[in-house]
Amino acid sequence: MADLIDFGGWPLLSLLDAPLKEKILSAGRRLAFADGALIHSRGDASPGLSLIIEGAVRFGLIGEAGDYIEMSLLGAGHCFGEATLFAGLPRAYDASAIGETHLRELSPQIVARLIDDEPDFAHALLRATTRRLYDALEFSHDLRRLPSYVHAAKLIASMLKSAGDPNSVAARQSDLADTLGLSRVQMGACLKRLEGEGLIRLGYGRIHVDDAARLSVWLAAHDATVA
Amino acid sequence: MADLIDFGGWPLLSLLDAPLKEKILSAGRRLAFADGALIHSRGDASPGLSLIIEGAVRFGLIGEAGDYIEMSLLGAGHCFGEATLFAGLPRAYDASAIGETHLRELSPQIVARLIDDEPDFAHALLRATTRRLYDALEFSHDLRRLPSYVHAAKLIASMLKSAGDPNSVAARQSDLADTLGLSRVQMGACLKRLEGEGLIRLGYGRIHVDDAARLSVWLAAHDATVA
DNA sequence: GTAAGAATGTCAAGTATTTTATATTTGAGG
DNA sequence: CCTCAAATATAAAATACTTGACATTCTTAC
Repeated sequence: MADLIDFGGWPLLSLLDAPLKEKILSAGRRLAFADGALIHSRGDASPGLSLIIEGAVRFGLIGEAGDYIEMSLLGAGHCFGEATLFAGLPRAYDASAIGETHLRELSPQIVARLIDDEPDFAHALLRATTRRLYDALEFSHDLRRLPSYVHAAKLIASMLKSAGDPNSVAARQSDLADTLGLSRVQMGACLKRLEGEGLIRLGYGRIHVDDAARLSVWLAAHDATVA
Repeated sequence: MADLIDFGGWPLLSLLDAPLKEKILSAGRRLAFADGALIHSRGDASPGLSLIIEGAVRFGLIGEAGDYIEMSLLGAGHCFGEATLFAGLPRAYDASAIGETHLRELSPQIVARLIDDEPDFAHALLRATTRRLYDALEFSHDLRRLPSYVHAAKLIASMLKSAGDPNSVAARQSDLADTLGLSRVQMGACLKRLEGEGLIRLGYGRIHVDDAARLSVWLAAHDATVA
């Protein structure tokens, strides 16, 4: 599953220069979670800005019927919890650790002081948040606009960009289905279709992309380039 | 249509105190657009932060087949164009004026200086952007999770909160359909169903909600509270 | 008041997607 | 190398949604 991590966006920590990054990290409270551990639940009210030092965090919600919808996956360098701070809203999603995960948590007071004292921090936060907003809007636009098999192709292309292996993506069909809000059956049908077009090859827990450039061209022809 | 404006979120200008607001507005270039005039198109690259002084702006995209998808409507006090500044991305949507619309446009240099000099401005921008991100994520979550008639009810409830009239919402069924990405026929069916449940009454270019509290209770029972 | 345009109501056919169920394939561990 | 659990493949019925067409109702302007 490591390949799903980080897809899209810019990690906050990568936007900070070394001294500032050091200052910010040292101001945070250390937290550690084991693989799969719950970090917070939807509705929790405790505010704070969390920075992912190591590992990754999965955000999603479990519906009444036990169905899971995944909203995003963030890897090392990313932050989360801005809404609890700046918008005063409760946690919107369940968050759980993927792999051994280490966080630094900044209190609202500390964040407020950092913003006042360090314009670069405010600027980096704005860049990260804005980029995420843009991605979220594009995602929901795609959700309505694109046929599901094109959307699936776009997801694969996007995961490929942040994958370790440049020629395949490690994900189960059910993971992809959760990410796009489709049923596993429908995702299977989409992937079969893409395989039929020669864009991908299906494996067990893995999608192979032999010719990433060809996939990009195909996506562009279907009005769905990957940012 | 005025009722659709502003629904959700916090206008940036409402988060600033008077002197700061004055300083920011005076730094901007004045722009005026007639009703329906195009402000920018998807793909435009010119960066700038726009503040809506008067009127409103509609964001959306026209598909190849001439179908319109509406992404959002922002009224006076809101800002847009953050992505062109902070994320360096091109305009994602077509924007056009609703009614006689006046803007102030801030250049990237001016915004950068304001962020450095005025922590309150950075803070307000973060609040507004974060809130918008939260709303966008919730919207796309709802899009996948909720049956369309519940989503329609949620939209109506949300519009009701920012409507002039506390007991009705001025919008055509086709506007609601565009907002939720449904066909007019399907939206009609959803509304009929809600009318059957006694939650709303249908009018000509208007939806009546006699008992807003009852609508809220019904929404909560369907796992869809309005923030 | 009436005509014209705008918005809604309704129907039918076609497509997309979900749900449920069962069968098959794959990889990992003993 | 064999078994078991996980993942994928496939099929059928049911539901949701779209498209296109046409009828009806409502509002506004004259």
